[in-house]
Amino acid sequence: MGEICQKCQARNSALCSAMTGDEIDELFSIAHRVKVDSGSYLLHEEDSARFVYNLSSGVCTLERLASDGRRQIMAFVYPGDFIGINSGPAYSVSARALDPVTACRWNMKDVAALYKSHPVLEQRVHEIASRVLAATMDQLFVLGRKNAVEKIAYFLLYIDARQRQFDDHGDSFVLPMTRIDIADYLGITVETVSRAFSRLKRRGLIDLSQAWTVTLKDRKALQNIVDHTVI
Amino acid sequence: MGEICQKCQARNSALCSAMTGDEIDELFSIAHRVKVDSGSYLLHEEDSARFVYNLSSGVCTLERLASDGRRQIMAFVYPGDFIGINSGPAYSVSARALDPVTACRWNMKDVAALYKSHPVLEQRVHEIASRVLAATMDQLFVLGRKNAVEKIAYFLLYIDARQRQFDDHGDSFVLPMTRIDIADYLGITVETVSRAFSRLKRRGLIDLSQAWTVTLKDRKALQNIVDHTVI
DNA sequence: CGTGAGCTTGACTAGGTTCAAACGGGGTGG
DNA sequence: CCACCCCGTTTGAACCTAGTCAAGCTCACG
Repeated sequence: MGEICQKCQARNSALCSAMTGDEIDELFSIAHRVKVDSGSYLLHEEDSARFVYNLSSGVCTLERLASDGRRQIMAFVYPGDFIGINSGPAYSVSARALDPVTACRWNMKDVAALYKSHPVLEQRVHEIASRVLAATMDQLFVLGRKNAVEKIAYFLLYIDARQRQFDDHGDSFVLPMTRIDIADYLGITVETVSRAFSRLKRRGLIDLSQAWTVTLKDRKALQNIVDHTVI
Repeated sequence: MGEICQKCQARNSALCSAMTGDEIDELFSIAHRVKVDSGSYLLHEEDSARFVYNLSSGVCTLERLASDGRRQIMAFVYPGDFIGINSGPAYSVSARALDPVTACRWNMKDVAALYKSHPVLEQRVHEIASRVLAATMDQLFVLGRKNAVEKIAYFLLYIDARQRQFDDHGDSFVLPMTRIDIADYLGITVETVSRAFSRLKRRGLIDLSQAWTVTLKDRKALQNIVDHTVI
């Protein structure tokens, strides 16, 4: 197996883990490696959806921007996640890098061609798609029916779980996104995000040594806020 | 082709339209027909996801209910739409009938078995899944970043488009859902829904002869409300 | 050591929720 | 056949959460 894949943070992703060493090589041989600077776009929502990406390192947002400047972040994309598994001619969401990002890019056609020889591949891609759908529905519930503090509690536990896949930080982790990103993910404003953080801090559920370094001091209480309505 | 399929409202759905007459017969032969009364559940979120449904007639909601009673409707399901294309062991959303509903039910395993002989089928199922994802992301934007009137305008144009598939009502159509359902779909309260309807009525963009009969009097203005922010 | 971007906090405002009452139309029973 | 009731809807008034605007703070960087 090529060394690059061996060391890739996405090696254990839903897709790549489905493949043996030889198969990975085949997959890699038709991949283009791409790099994107922090703040730049991997792809734009209006681009024709010819490529699929698998993030190797860094973090992205999937977001949509309205003509009046209102923005909604649909998801935070971590290594191993896919971008561009889409219906329709265009992507419908843009992917913006929060970090310097590296990714594998495939021509959708080439991947579809591989489906025939490797049916697992197709299965996995669609398992991934339906997991994305489930996560999006979770978020829908949160946006529609939860208040600011509940939204932040949900967000913190979500990010904690995501980042735990890559490093087993104890209870502390570093947020790769700004307060504006968090606000645009949860459908609130920066100020409200900040106030909700402060309330959780005052109540002793979290700690913020720096603005972007979070310590979860009481996971159970946070989980209760998300589940029930103990405001 | 069996007469039932021939007359089915879902005959031209993304799935069934992919099949020739003989193939439809094969699909139908392994289907169970189910009927559900208005207000009853086709399936519950915690059920193990063994079955897939294709709605033949009637309208359903896909919804999630929190322990404290807060509810979020994820989608309105019309004839031809699928229910239960899911990852994970459970459905994760419940399906509730707004009308008397009839549907075709398949064992997920049986459908998966058909994939081998009919690869189109698998493709179609996943096209459908990714279209659902796109619609869910639209809704996410609306919930996160739009105000009450914009939400209602979006909702009306969405329902108008959906129902136009089945009958070419001119500018008038009948809502199959209550105000509460609309509220739980848009993440607002019944009263706010009602007030938003009234504002649109006063501004001459819609008419409500009965509470559930809507006439779109100015589609362009409604579309503007959804796109830009002409509040 | 100064600067600026991002974050926090405060004061005020506005849009949506809550609680309560009135309305309306369909269905039931006298 | 009419009166009544009930459920869903509409409207009103008070309240409250989150948004807006503005100032001050923090910390990384030049």
